[in-house]
Amino acid sequence: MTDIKTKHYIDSIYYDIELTARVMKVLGAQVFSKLQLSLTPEEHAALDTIYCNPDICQRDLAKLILKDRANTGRILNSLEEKNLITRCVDVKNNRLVKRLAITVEGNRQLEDINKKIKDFLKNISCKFSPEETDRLQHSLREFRKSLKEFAEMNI
Amino acid sequence: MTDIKTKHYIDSIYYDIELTARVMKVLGAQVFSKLQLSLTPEEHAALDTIYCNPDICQRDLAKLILKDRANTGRILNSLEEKNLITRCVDVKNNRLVKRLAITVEGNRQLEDINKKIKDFLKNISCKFSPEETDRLQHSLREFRKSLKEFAEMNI
DNA sequence: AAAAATATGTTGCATTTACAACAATATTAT
DNA sequence: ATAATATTGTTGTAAATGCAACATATTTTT
Repeated sequence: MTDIKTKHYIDSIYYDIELTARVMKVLGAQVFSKLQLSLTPEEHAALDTIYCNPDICQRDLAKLILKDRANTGRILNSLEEKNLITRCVDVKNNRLVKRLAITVEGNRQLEDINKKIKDFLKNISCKFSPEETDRLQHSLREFRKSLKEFAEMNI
Repeated sequence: MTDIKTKHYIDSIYYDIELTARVMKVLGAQVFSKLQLSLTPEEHAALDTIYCNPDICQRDLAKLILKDRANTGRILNSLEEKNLITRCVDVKNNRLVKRLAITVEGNRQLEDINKKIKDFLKNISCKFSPEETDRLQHSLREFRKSLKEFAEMNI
């Protein structure tokens, strides 16, 4: 059997990133399930991002939460049905957009959820220090920057 | 509007890892599409992992390629239909398992694909040096290790 | 010895997600 | 001015994925 002188899938950085993303996703789902939160992780990500970017339009939100427009629209349908956000038709660059705003109830629930998550994580001793986490985050951003050159990401 | 003194979704390491995974996945799909390879990225990951772990059983493969058993079984159906692998019923710890083996044709196609990928990546100047990549990989593994303590991953 | 739990793989179903096409509108090019 | 292109959001459809249940067989418990 001839040897293939290439890094194999399992040994690649691709694999480590996917695996880490997977672990974090499972972990996040476990936290949301254990705390019996009223939102899915996706809904929370959308709501939290709207909170940080008031009056953002749907397409820009889609780019931020890493979903396509269709998917984002459906997540927003759910948040709207729960009366946590409102969609307000407006004009941006002379184009019709739907600007997103959090309702009073949405704000209340978001603060409640974020507090619960914060408290929960506080009680977990993570061997990874905040400084190490910062370094890893920075490294990931640099890595992405080096990739973006030859990848056309169009969301 | 009261301020929530928590890292928000967009600022979290969770987000950076998800985003990086997303970018890599899109990039991988683009490479596979541009090179017109005969396998999907998932099929390639499975085949390459079987190559590295001869006679692995389905469940162990599932853990390695980060899919559940059902999904893994379906990917293997496809590889088997293309005559790239064989499934051989065997006994491991007194239990029936299906051991996976690559066919001659599977070996040929895998080498061909891996060579094409290697050549393609060689011609891309990545600002991230191999040393930096190694450091990032190591860091990700440490990070995962620190998470694994309070996450029950059961695949 | 019988019952309960475990391991492995498959099937069915529901959910998530993406992609393509469309609608409506505005901008740009010819 | 008309046509082509671009922007934003929605709908429809297909694919990927996971989860629960099942089948089969084995080990462990009682």
